[in-house]
Amino acid sequence: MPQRPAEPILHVDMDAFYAAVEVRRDPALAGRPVLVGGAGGRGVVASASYEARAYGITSAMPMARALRLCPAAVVVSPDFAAYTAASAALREVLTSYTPLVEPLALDEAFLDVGGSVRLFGPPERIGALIRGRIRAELDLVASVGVAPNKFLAKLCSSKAKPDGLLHLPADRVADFLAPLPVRDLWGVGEQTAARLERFAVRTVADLRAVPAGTLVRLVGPAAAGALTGLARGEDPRTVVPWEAPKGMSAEETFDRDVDDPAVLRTELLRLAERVARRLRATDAAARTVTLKLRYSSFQTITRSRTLALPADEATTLHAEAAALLDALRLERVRVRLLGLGVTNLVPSGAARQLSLIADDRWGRLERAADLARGRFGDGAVTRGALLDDDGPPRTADGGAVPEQWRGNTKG
DNA sequence: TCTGGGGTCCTAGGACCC
DNA sequence: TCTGGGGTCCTAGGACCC
Repeated sequence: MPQRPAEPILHVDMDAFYAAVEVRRDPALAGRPVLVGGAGGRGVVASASYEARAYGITSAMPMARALRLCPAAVVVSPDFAAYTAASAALREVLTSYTPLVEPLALDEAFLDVGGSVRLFGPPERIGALIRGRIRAELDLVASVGVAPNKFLAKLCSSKAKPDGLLHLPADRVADFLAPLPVRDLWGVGEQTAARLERFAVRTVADLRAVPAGTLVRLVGPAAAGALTGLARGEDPRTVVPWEAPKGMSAEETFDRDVDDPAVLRTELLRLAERVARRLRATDAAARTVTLKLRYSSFQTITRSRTLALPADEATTLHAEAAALLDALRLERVRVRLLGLGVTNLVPSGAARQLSLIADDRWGRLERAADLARGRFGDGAVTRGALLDDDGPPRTADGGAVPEQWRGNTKG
């Protein structure tokens, strides 16, 4: 048995993933600046091809600004079904080398290949094999980091981009990290970097010299502990293939701010439907419901309530969120974003067995609607209150009665 | 340059219990 | 009558990640 390699962790990260999937679909886009994102007035860039990045465009940049930087860019609306399919194909490739694959997002994953070297060779060779297969079988490009732990592997893949592989041997970790900006450390974002900058802490070497007590005062105990380890290249996190989600949410930024409480209430029902369907699809139920609002000022608030019994029906989620909304007593306040989230998730099978979920008619009704949508498509069942056309109560009163459910003709 | 949507984790205060 | 400390849960907000 070969011993476990010193650098068993791989981070595989697709290059410009959404944009690359769009180029693959439409080869006429090849070589052009491509932006994937919301084309509406309030959209941001979700993914930019490297041709677009040459103009200074980065992801999360407002689309309007990106187009000022590069007016010739092609803007494509996101197609998450296509990205999810490509992600599944990626997963197939990765799991053929080890079952220890931990997806971080649709386009990136950690692998622990410590047990795979006898079959496939050393980790850097596995990284090269993976890159080759992604190019050959998916017609996409990935960069790979190979390192002793997750943090370093991810750092290496980012330094290898685009279309590269970087292997960091354990004995070169300290020298590799020392000159890097603190912003390269996992968990150091804009705010933390600015705070450290005020103490002239700019590089990892600078950070190593900060006394422990000072660091705790600057960033809090948890972050201080993590940063101290990361600055030395230490990261105790293991590769975990699957973990149950801890929360779910749906939110919407309106094209124009909304100040009509009735409209907000109706939108809340739409969001509750989305969240409840996902809960049931994953056999989960939630105890805590969180309402989120962002005002025109961009100030963002949340209000939450924890239920005695877990719920997985839109009717319950909506009732709770609407009560939280009512309690805000908004009077002609302009709302930019509305969101509904759930946390405190429990497996609904176990909960139902313990009668922790009331098996009421709403739950039965919504699960029946799930079945109908499964057989006849998403449009098969829609709430009366959410119909745009003839539907009666486009009112907001989600206290809908069962008769308000109606099949439409699309099924 | 007016800033998406989906997540995770941490902090801090108060309630409550032992 | 006044005073403890620890643990857990809830709520609100914020930083950070892709």
